[in-house]
Amino acid sequence: MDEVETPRLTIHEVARLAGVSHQTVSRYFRHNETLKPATRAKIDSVVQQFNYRPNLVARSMRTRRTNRLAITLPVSSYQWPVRLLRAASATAHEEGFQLEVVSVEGDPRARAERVLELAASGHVEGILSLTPMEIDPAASPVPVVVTGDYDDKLRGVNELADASPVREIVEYLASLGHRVFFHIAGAQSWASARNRKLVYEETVERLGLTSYGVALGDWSPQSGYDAVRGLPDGCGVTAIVAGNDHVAMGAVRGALSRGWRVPGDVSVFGWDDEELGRFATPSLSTVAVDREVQGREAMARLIAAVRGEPAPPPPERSINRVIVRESAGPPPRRA
Amino acid sequence: MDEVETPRLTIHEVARLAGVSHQTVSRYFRHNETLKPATRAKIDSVVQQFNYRPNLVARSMRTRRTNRLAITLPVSSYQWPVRLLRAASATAHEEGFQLEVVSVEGDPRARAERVLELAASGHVEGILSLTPMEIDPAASPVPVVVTGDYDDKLRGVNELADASPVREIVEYLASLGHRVFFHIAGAQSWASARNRKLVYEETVERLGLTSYGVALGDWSPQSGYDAVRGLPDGCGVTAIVAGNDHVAMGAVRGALSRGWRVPGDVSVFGWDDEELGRFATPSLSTVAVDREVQGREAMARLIAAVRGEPAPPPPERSINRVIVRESAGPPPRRA
DNA sequence: CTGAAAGCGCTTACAG
DNA sequence: CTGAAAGCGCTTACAG
Repeated sequence: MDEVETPRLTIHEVARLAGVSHQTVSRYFRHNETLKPATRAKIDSVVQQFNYRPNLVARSMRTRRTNRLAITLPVSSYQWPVRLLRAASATAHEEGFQLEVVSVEGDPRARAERVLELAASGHVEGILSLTPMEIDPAASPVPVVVTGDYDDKLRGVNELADASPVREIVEYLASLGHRVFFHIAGAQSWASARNRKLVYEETVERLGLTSYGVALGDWSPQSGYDAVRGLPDGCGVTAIVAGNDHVAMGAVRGALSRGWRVPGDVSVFGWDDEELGRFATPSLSTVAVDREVQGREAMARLIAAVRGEPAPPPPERSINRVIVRESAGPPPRRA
Repeated sequence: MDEVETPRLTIHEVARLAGVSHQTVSRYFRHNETLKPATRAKIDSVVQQFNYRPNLVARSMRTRRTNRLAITLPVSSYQWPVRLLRAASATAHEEGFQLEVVSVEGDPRARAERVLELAASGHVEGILSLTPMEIDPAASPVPVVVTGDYDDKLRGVNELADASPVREIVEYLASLGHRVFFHIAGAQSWASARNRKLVYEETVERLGLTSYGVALGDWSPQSGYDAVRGLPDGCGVTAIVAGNDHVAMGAVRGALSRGWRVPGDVSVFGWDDEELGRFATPSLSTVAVDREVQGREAMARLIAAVRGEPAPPPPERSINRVIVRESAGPPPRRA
């Protein structure tokens, strides 16, 4: 490879080459409009020729500002929340921040340590953590907002709100005549998975329905497939609530592989409104989560905290919407 | 919120509190083993109490090293290459680097400008760009490796290698008896999409087959669905080569919606071996790309460049593997 | 409109 | 084994 790297000029060298002082070059890069056109032109020429760009690390060393935020994710996450990231990223940019995505690994303790290190590093002015983790915000020199999985402030008020579509799903299926249910849960390290399981169990109980049980999966299609393949013949299950669309897809496949029609013999619900699920056959019934709103809202909260402003009000309406598609229908005449 | 942020101590203050010099604290954090246990204990206590962690920006200001690499992606990318990111991230960590993911937006010029700014920022020691973009590596003060979409060094030698499975797919379908083909391409701003289209056209021509044409899509299921819905009745197409699994999923759905059986009437191939495609019905025939190898290899190249070492040899065997599943079969007796 | 001085929080030789 | 001095590349008052 032609690894010809440009020698990195300093602001002093640029100033010397342009015949001005280094402060003037500094002003040039901070878009200070008070430069004389002639001065600007001289600097322009040197900058073009040497491809000079200011060292942002040095700048932030001095200004104590970086204009950078970080969003942390578990690298092991089954799937990265692309839509949320995109919305968060857009919001950050609109507010004048660069956003970097940092994956954090290990157990909750190690993850918290890594986040604290990042917080103290001076690289970023705030952190939005999508990682399930216990962190003492007071231990961090910059604001840390934890979202996605659980939120320390919404806890109690809204903790189960995220899972409330499960209630809606079970009620809907019951209204179609389903009586025996089955839940294939996501990884239990996620509060969202635990909450869905909890609400599932509560609702089944409250409505006097039967639950054939809960399979503890890992968010993967394989876990859905295996769970359904593992059901005994004649178990009577006609309604399956899967942790997400991946699990649901596997569950549908598992059912079909046993000769069960979907939704003729068994109905399946997923979660996330994955695009592929919409085009699958049968198309997946699911829960659409407005990741756009979720990402924007979380990032807006972080930015408010960074600026020392009060937190913006949370979105007034639920970001979840149950969508019924082909994979759900009435149970067979006699189970 | 209890936005109680720890006041950020400096190394001097920690030193004073611990009753040592700041250099000693510096050594403590650089794991210098020559500290007396008693000294270490004193520092330990202060660090614990105040949650002090060194300012990495100041450190790298001085050392001119950050131990950080960046990977840049187009935020508009239809889907983030999660598996590749994960492999690249793992490789970086193993080699002692932190990895940050930065999304870059805008047209190719703006993207190149953004990457150059990042390269000059002092924040990172090297950049792996997954963004299609024209950049002069010589204009960057740190190594920039462009991969995924095209690679400046492999161009000519391997540029079309990535698309060679298309040849294999067309040949396979032809061997089953297919004669009339259709290609639904991905977004043409991607070299991979252009290459697949090119190889498709070449192979169809070379084998004396018929192409009903190429639909230019955007990598989305909807584009696959629309393309198939747009085919006239009696067009005779029995074999569809889709740009990726998303497109293929939409194409299958479009075909089924017209009453065409898959694969009875029409066979469909995708690309990427998406997990959901494996569990779809019919399961998708596809191309498995070893993103693990791709991500590790690209990151290893970047790290070698950062260290001024020679580039590691590329993987000796193809990272692509054609997988035949239910969505592909012989054409109907008479088209 | 532009220049000389101080300092952001560290690490690196160099002494002791 | 530990301390005083210099400096990484910028920006921020403060003069002129």
